[in-house]
Amino acid sequence: MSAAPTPSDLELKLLQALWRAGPGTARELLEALDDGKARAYTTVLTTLQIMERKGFVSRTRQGQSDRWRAVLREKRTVGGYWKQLLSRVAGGRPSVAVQHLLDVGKVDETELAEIERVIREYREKRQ
Amino acid sequence: MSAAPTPSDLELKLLQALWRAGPGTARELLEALDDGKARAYTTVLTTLQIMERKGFVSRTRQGQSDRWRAVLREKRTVGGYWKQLLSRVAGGRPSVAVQHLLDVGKVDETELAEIERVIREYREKRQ
DNA sequence: GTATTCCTACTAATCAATTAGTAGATGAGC
DNA sequence: GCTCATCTACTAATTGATTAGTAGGAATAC
Repeated sequence: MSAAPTPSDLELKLLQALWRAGPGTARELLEALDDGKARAYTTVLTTLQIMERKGFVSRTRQGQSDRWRAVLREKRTVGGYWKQLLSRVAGGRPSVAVQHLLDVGKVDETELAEIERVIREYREKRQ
Repeated sequence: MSAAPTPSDLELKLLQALWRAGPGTARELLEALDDGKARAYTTVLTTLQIMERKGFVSRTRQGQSDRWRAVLREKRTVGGYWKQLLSRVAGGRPSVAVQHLLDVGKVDETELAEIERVIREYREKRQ
């Protein structure tokens, strides 16, 4: 099994918009980008075309414009980033990663309890 | 406070070598790169010079060659990557990040227990 | 039906990262 | 001193990501 692709910044944003709202046109995607950065319509379109070459998205003609849809699955793609960072800076050890995650910012009790719940659930499901 | 820089791939590898073994020459760093990729001596040297411009490393003359030393601190730098990924794909929520971390590979009981320990310790220290 | 609008394809500029070659200085061996 | 090895500075090619302009076709407005 080959490693999950780790799309670039803008590519990820476009994929996230597609995962969230489903297939959409280039114009809809441009409007869905809410990072406060102004971009030309053609910037999005060109990026989508490049992503198509990479097999990240596909399109079907719908009326006068193309409707784009994610080919990459969210879980696997997102997992690829975590896997990459795990191996790069945590020696592949999730516990080291968690330590880092706690180090980078305040984590409230609700989040802590939720993490513990996630752990317990994983442990049970694994049996 | 400005965001922690997130050095590129090769830059991170060089920094990690410096963090691990302390200051070193370009040649030592080239030899320390153990990712199985062949690189020319000048590739490492040029990269170090670029990193110097960015303020990531500094150097002092030692005999006939320069001895390079990390300026970036490990904890802060590594934290920058986790922070970035947290906000990109976990909505800034550590518990979501942990769920992802568990999803990407088998995690044994030792690691699970260690994660729980890390959580408890964080909770106590925070009081 | 003509002007306007919107879409795609194509082209290309810019920037960062990575790569490495070449020239010239410096030091070591003998 | 001369030669060889090593080091730095400088230059530059390549690649990927991002950006957007322009041309031309298709649909819409009226």
